[in-house]
Amino acid sequence: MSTLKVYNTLTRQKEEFKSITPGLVGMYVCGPTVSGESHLGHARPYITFDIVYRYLQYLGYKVRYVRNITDAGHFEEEGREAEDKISKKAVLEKLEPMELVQKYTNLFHWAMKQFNTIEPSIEPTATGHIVEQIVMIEKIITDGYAYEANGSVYFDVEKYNADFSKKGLPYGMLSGRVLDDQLDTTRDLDNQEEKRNKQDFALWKKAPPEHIMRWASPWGEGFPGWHIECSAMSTKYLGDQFDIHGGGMDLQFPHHECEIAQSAVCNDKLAATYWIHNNMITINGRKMGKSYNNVIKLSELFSGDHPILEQAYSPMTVRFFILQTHYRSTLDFGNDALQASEKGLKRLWEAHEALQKMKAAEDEFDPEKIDAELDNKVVTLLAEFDEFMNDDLNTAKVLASMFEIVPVINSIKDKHILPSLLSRETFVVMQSKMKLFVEDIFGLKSELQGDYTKLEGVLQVLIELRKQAKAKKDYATSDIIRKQLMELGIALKDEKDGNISYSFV
RNA sequence: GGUCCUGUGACCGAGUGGCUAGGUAGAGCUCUGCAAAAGCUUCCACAGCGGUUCGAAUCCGCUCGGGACCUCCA
Repeated sequence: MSTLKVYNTLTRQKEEFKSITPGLVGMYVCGPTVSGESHLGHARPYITFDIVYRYLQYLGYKVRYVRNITDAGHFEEEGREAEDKISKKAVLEKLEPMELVQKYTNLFHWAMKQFNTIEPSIEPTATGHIVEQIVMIEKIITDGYAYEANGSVYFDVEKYNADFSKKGLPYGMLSGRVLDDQLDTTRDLDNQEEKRNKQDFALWKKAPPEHIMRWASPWGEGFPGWHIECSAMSTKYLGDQFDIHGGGMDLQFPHHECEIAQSAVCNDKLAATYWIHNNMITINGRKMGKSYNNVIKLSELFSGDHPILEQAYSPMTVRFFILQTHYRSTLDFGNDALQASEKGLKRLWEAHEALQKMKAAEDEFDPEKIDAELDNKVVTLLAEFDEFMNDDLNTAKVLASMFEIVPVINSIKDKHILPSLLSRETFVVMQSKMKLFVEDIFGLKSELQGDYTKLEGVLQVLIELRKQAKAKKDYATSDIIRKQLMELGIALKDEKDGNISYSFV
């Protein structure tokens, strides 16, 4: 069996995945900043790494998956009003900062549940780890790689780079940036005069009087810088060195680069072995993001309540949409594309459900009747599930293979072909493997909510009435039943054997 | 300006130098009381120009276009 290969941003190539401790994997993924509602772009990393999490478990690893909640309010360096993002919005909305944080955390959790993502093993908050962050900053100062200025603390990038380049941990190793190239590219930023060099970044920020979120520290009242929380929490829960660090590509620099530097000073190690980054979701070819003013919030997506949305799109449609593209490619949002996904998902899901309902009774199979070509084809397609996932988690290719199996399933269901064209073993493997990949690894699920037993009973009554009408060639009655149910979103289908099935549209 | 990515058919997209990606949409056929679904068949591609090669969507160069990061950002 082939082994998992993942693209490591650090080395710019696909590498065989080997965990530091056999059988165990530590994975840290940068979580949301809960100062606002999550949008479609945010869905991508969490769904991507949900797949990574599920797949690693399928491979037999015990995974500790840590995903933080950034609720401490990162300092906004850009712009005139140097105010904390969270405190700023809190004033606008007349809410307590923590009330706001709670609201958006709840919304985030709600959205993640809609997407059927598995909760991380640990979901630490930045505000819950102020002490750890302060300890880390103190260590960096003691070692001489940070300095205090006017109640704030900055990381000395130049000094770090000079010393740690020798250890193979230069600043810029992840993003491929060379420090010297950047000297004249940084714009004027707030409190620039406090820094020794423009590229230095804040570890601790002095809180201005209007800033509500503040904590006591050795340097006065303030709040942590933007990058230190991830270093502090990943170290605390995953150790000095862990296996996978994930996040969006836009976090590569400066966020992850700074994490590497901070952890290198404190732990004398490269924080993570594999750095995995998902690409962006775009809209009209442009990255979806606050700064571009082109976001579609998840709640809007699910309700269809947004000017550019032609309809609502269900969480599973969105999940499927994301899985149809390789995680390192950009994915362009559009109504056409989402509608295509919606239909594709329906086709896949219905075939999958039909397959699971089939019984592999012994007497349906006969070694004499096997169509070797078809059997081989199915066996190959099923083997490709693992092969493609092992090749840097190529969910798009796995889906393509699944869609090649769909006609086989439907043909058996509609009795175009006999199940006995496949060997019993192939049939059974097909059933279990489709279930495993569709549900357990890709995390797709039925979107029907609640208890449908009573409705199903009612439907059976109507179906029976329609059958009787059809038998009497009373097509007026049979058509009315079908038409009115259709208006309710229930499609009746006359099967070949005279039975009538239904599906929810 | 610096660093990097990218340009595939109506739309979204996969593609390791030679083999049908796949989904959706379109066309035809089969099944069917009609329909839906399904099955079968089918149309529409690799931005442009040059080069390497027996052979390039895939490698190299140039041109044009799009984008990301360099600043909070998934």
